[in-house]
Amino acid sequence: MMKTNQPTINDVARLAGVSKKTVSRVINRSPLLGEDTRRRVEQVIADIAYIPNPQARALALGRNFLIGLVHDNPNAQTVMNVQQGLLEGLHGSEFELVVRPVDRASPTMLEDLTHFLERQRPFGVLLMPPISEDDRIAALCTEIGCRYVRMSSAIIDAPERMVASNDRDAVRGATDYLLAQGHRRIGLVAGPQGFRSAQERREGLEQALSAAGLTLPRSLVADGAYTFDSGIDAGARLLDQWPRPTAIFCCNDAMAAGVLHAARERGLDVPADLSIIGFDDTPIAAQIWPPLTTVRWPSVSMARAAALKLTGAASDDVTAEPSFLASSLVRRGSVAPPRG
Amino acid sequence: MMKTNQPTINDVARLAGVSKKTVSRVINRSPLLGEDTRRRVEQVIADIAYIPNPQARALALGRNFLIGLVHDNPNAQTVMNVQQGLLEGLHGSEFELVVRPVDRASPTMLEDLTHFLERQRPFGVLLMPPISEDDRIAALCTEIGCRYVRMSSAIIDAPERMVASNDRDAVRGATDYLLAQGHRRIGLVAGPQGFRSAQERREGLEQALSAAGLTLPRSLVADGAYTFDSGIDAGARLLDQWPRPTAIFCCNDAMAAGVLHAARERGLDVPADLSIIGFDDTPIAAQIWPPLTTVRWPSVSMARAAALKLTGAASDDVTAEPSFLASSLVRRGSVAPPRG
DNA sequence: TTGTAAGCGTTATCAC
DNA sequence: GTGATAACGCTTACAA
Repeated sequence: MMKTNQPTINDVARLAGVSKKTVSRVINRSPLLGEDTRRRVEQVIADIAYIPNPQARALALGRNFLIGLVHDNPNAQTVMNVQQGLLEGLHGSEFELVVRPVDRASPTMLEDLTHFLERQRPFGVLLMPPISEDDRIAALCTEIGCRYVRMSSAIIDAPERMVASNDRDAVRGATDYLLAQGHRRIGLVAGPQGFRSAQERREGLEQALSAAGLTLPRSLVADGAYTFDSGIDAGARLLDQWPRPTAIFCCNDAMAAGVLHAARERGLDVPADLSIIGFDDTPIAAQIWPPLTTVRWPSVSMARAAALKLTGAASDDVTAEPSFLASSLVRRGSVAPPRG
Repeated sequence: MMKTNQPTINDVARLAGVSKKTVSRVINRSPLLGEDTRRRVEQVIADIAYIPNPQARALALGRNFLIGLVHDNPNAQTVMNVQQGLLEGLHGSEFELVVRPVDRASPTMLEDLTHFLERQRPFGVLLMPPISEDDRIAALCTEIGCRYVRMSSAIIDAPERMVASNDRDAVRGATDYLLAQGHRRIGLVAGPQGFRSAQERREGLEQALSAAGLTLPRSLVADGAYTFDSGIDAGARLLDQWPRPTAIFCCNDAMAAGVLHAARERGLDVPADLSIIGFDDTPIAAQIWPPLTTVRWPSVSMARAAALKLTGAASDDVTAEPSFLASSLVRRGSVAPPRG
């Protein structure tokens, strides 16, 4: 903010021939106000293009209008989606979005975050997975007195502090789709230990298999790290055995792209020799060959819901709900019935 | 910011037995201060964990500590890189990053931006391409009195308001690489009209060809829109002619992925039948098959440099420079000598 | 329905 | 060197 000669509330008051407080009432839409007074003040505001100073408001109110996005997410598109959803939910309000990436691996992560929360004292923060699953961070927010909402693949906090997706159900549906195509040897590229999303997605697969009278043998599970490279490795492990799986569910798209890569290296045709399903519906899913069937994570709508909860713009009954949003299957070219 | 009982400057002053102003001097590292007074005050600050209130500071100083990132960039990874670079440049300072995506296509875009700048009055903003190339936006910032730095593929403003990359040189280098492999029929998937990056990259190609005594016939140029789909279309146009180009330079990776897709649809082997080079080095470049040779855009370091310029943290001679940062060729698997 | 006075937590001015 | 005192622009008592 450069030093400017912006009109202040005093200018408005003087020109309208009223007191500051009356102007303040107009700004804050106080109901007890004479209709003609209001109109006169509004006219002056429009005339001189008066804009209330957010800093002064923040000081007087003892709170600011900053919503923080705290994330440690390796997937750029997901972060952007969440930003977009947050901004949609914040649109028309006086809140601003400040972003704060943190490094989950850093020993000073909690310290850094504390520093941010204490200095800036944002009105509220949205915690993105995977760090949203770290209870220490939620505890830190509570201790500092900063409201928060956690985004996760399962309900891990009080409803008013949660927006959740139904990853387990979505993966169950995706697995049913594979089963309906005739697949029986279905492999899993799992997500990293400690990620709730990884756990939920795995359980979705296991539940669907179990409901079909099948099991998931250890040999058909390969651990991954949510990265492309780990997908290549996991794909190698699953595909270098006999009999091979005819289909593989991957806990995210990056790993699915890696499995696809591994399949191609082995001369396997996707989907004829191997069907693949990913999770996230990142841009890469539509841009690799064949285009990847995947589960779309409702990142934008989750973030939008979170914004409303954080700012209190949602009605109380909405706020009190956990905001369960549906992940859904996006069918593209990487799935076909198994050969023979 | 919840209503809290944070210690204030008054608490520090009282406990240290000095005036507020003295405490203020300690906080702001005023040089004219007794050594023992300073130490005593600092001790109290540490004891009661006092943190100055940014809102009050902002009000008193008549400026805030917000740096805005204004973008309309379709590429998530690039935006994240820029955010990262900005935050690196801002690290240790008292500045916060607020993000403001805008919709270039919206008729209210300028209005929306005006609203943001006037209400929030950020200390400075970084303008990302492509909207950084819109002179109306730069003019708007000037008019409102908000400092800005533009990121672009060429120098389009005063040095202190620019960080630029050398796209033209980089593409010239990439083209030389293709020429050295023996390619002579080199096609171009151009970027959209009006994008400076598209223009610079095209000129890089043309300059390199020209230096080799070659020209770029109209038939080997296909216009694209920086999207995957437009890359498929452009690839179709270039590949459905005879003789076909043996190599194609694409003005970004998304379009290169589209061309790769189009090549595969026609049964062409990349790189044996067709070499492809992209631009940006987005994650997809490394995750498609074959991995894409591409030019890396120095987004992180450009943004870092921009942060220093915006906050005045850079020394004056650095600030006065245009901050020309180098794009560089990343060699992967999508380029080989032409057949025969 | 409107106005007055007193803050909110910090910095700038100008004495001492 | 240090400290009263008055801003900064707004809101919340509390009156009127």
